[in-house]
Amino acid sequence: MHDMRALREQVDLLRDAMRRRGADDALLQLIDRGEDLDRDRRTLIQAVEERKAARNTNSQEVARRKKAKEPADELIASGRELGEEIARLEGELDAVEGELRAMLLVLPNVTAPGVPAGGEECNRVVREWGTPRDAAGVRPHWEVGAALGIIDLERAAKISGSGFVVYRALGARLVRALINFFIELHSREHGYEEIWPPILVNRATLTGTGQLPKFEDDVYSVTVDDLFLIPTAEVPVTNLYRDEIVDADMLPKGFVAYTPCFRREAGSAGKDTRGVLRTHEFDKVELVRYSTPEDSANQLELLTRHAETALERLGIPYRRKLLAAGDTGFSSAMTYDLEAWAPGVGAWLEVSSCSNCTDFQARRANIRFRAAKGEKPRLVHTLNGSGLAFPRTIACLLEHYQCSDGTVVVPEALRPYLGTDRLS
RNA sequence: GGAGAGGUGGCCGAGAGGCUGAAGGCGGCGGUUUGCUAAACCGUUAUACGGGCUAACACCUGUAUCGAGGGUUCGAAUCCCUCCCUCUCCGCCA
Repeated sequence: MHDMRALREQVDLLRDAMRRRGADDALLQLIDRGEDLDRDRRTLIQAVEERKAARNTNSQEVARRKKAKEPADELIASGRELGEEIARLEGELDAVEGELRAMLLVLPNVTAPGVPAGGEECNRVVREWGTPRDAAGVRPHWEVGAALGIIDLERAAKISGSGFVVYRALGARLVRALINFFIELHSREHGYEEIWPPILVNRATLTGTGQLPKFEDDVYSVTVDDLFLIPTAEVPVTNLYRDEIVDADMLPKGFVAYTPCFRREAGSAGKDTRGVLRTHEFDKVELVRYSTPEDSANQLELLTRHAETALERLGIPYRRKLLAAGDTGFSSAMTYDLEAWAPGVGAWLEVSSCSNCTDFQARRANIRFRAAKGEKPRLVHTLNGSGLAFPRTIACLLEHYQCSDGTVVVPEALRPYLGTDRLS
């Protein structure tokens, strides 16, 4: 969410930012409407407050006269009139503020300088690591997974439907190993505090990180209780300090959490349907950072390096992509995607998405810090990134480390957690 | 799920229609005293949104905020209703 003041002080900047994202006319018109609403809002506030001030002095005078046993009937009558007028004006103000807020809540974040304008085709590869394995003769992970008896998609479909996975035997143990490996890496080596959050969250929490109100169709909801299954641990973890003022000496602060993630994937039917590349439920270890505004650009580099380290330890070749404005997520000002090479699928798979959300989520969630005693609280900057998403990581492992006999070599780093050096 | 008790500033805690943004205490900050520390004493201590003045801050001013939302009233922390949360006991449950 943007500051209301942006509407009157930096409208052109806001419009330009929306254009860079490829926003449609409707969104730009919404901004025009916002300008009017902001003006109306301030006029109404003045009118309301003027009358409230009058009511307050009036009431005080009533109190004084009652004490002095003087008559106050005409003051009580004028107070009643003021009250009616206030109620009427407040009704108008509520309508204006409601519309303004609704408008601000659906406007995406402004992208950072250096983020290319345009859509997906303008994404830029900014870094590469490792040597992608030749695709020749490498079987896709769904075949290997089935052959090894570690991925069972048929039975998952029976239990839940398409887009679900059963991991079994060494596959199940692999998931457990990945949880431990990633969590240990980020907590012990990278200094993140380990968090085990709820995965069922309320409306305010999802609004804080930006999934609501705009993307309600994408999340699973438990309507009887108005709760939602999280699409990513970013949601509960970023909201840890919602409506709080954190200590400045706590910043920068990192949190790492493993959770399952749930996504309806409405609108992506038919995409990535094979294997485990796009499922309704998947596992992920997520990194979240709070930082000062001055430091957040550096913190994004740091966080991205932490995610990359996970891939490097696993020995999976990857590349880092700077996303163009049109491909950058709703809450993000700047995003790097990490794509790992899957020779069996013959594609680069997005295994991590690292974003600097600047003050966009912090304003929605009201997360602030006080730089020094006596200074005004300021909004923190929030960042998040996968470290890493499991299914695609597993796909890459099964394909990258595949041997001609159908077995899969376990990378060194995972062996202590898995207790074996080969999946067979 | 049932019965009860409660939610007040950074924290503890008073207040039970007007003089209460809110006593008192703790903590924090500034100062006096002091060789240093401690103690004592004095002062200060929120946030948001408007308006004025500013290059901007500061400052001045108004309004709001006592879990949330409604209602009663000239006037609500205080009375009424609904909801949320916490605690205790009972039931149920992994």
